[in-house]
Amino acid sequence: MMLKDFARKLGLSQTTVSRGLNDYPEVSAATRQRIRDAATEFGYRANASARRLATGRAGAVGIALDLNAEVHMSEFMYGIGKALADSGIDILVTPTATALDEIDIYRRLAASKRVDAVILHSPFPEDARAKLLADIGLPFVVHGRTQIDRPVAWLDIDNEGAIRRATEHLLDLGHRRIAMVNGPEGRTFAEHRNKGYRDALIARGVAPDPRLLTHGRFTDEIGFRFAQGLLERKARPTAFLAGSMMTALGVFRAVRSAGLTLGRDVSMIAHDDVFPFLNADQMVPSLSTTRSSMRAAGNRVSELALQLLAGRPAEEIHELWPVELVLRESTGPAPAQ
Amino acid sequence: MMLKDFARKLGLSQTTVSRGLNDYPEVSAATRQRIRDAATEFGYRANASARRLATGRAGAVGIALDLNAEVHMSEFMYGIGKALADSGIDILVTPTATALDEIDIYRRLAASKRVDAVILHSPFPEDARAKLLADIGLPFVVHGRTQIDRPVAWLDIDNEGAIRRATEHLLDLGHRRIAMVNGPEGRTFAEHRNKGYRDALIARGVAPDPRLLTHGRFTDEIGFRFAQGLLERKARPTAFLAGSMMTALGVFRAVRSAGLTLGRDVSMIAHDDVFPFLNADQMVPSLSTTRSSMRAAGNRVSELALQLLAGRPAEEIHELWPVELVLRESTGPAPAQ
DNA sequence: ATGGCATTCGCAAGCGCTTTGGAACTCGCC
DNA sequence: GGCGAGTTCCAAAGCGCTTGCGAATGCCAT
Repeated sequence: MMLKDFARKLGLSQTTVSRGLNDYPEVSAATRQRIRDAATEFGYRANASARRLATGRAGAVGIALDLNAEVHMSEFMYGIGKALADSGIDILVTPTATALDEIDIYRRLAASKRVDAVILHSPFPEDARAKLLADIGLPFVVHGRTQIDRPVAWLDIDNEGAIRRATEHLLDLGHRRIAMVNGPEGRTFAEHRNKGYRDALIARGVAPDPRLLTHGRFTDEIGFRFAQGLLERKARPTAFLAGSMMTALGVFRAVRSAGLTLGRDVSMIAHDDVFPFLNADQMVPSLSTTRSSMRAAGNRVSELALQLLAGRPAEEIHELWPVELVLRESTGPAPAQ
Repeated sequence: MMLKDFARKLGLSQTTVSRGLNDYPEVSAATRQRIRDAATEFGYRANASARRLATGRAGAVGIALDLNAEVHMSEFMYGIGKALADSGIDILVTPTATALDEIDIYRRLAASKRVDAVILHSPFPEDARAKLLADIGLPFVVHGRTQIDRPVAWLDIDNEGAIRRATEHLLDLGHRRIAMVNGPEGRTFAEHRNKGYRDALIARGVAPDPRLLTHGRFTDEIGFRFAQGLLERKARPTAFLAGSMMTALGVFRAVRSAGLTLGRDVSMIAHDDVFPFLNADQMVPSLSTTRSSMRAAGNRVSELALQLLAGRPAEEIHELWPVELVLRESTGPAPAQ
């Protein structure tokens, strides 16, 4: 059913019906309600393409599903969905393997006016994608932080502070050889974590040992390999920082297969994005974590995107979320040498 | 830039340019190429909304991101993306918490002509969502199987056969008390797995014990709880079937915390959807699995959706994929009583 | 009754593209 | 030289909605 038929059925003009549906003030409350009810009854909904063409708004935001971050993405996307769905905004997902692909994707999305805004995640400190988006004038919100020469709307968690605190805590427990399995090299959040880690060590007079630090995707395997290699050494680390639950799983496995006990011989603090399918609290021993909900972040990012579209200036849109440090059984005093 | 400007710049009419871009035969190859090149050079792309309105095609397929299956969804979606992106079809994702929500979502998508087709996953044997889609005439491809009174396009993996073979293998190894952590109750794939499990047991004269079977979401915790409960019993199971890598992790953990060794005291075969972040082959002991790539399935499903949209009848579109049984170290002969 | 002011409504012109019908123009060829 | 095939163009009609502007209506004060 189209607007014409629907309006006729109501005995109103297309104009009034359209206005009623779109909350124009010049439609009386009674008429608006009548239109609303009829729309529900007959299941009328404006044709999205026609509406988009007429308004010039795409009514959608885009997001690239990055292969390198995909474990996290379903949680993030789930978060995004809520706020946007309520506003009738669609989510356009495009899978991508590299940040380079993304540039092309955004170009296309912009040229064909498919989206009003995009959400950028896992940025680099100087992000070519962000630069492009600013250049072509496609509004965007970054989940993470990046530095370009124009104002950027972003929401990030305090990765640096989180890891600093986690490192400090391990130092307080007497650990001195603290290894870290960080995320993919070059991404801002990984750099921030490096900084938090280094700063905490240096502040206590512990020289950062490059052999105790690695970067990589958030997979079980990377955590395992790295930890296994280190645990074989005579001067093995007594504590690990894991960038994700996945790498934590790998480290955990390596600790066990070295015949060591987590929480006693080796401590670990992992970053927990709060997945429903893997619960740090339920592990044995339960895992100490720096915790921040990916879903909550997604949800908020989409709200910020909405604000950006509503005209709020990007320079006003900055949120830095604190990260909880949750101590559980996987952390304990450093074993006596 | 709009078609008008772009055509003028080329010294061609809008008609010819539009036809060139859309592969109409009456445009010479030379002109077509010239148009193509210029489009790339100037970054011209037809306004998606205008095009959709004019053609009546939405150029998008929808998919509901089900909270209950989300771990798997990012892999699946990544698979979907490839084929669709190449065809310039958008992917519209809507998060949802329940199958009921989905009904509403599809209604909306259909009424506003936002998508040409949808992809339905994790169906029930009699799926109200499928029925609705058939009723309102929105084409859809099911990942999984469902029975409604009209032809349905689907792609599924042979869950029943996979679990039957896995169960048979465990029986061959002498196991008699074989427990299974199945997926959410009621979903077709879970029912199929139940059937494969039961049939294999019964064929060997082993009476299925309902206490050895449970259903639930694919989380570590569910696997752990269930296995832990069973392993405390005197007549504990000697083997487990896990419906996913997540539940397998939980079972694994329970086995360990009961002081038992996987592959010796207790065997396990898990279903592996092939996540990049969790590798059955790399675990210690390595995990025997029934394996089928979620990503590959997603990729194929999107191809089938394209075929469906191209007019191929739904009754022709059925694919049942075999599932590999990969034996590794987590399976061994049943321990002597 | 009249005029004035809100409040409600409708007309019609777009939005940028696709697609049809018909005409024009260029070839090569009998 | 004229004919058919192959290209290109023009003009225009949608696609189904939004929205600027003007018209109608209702109500009250005069």
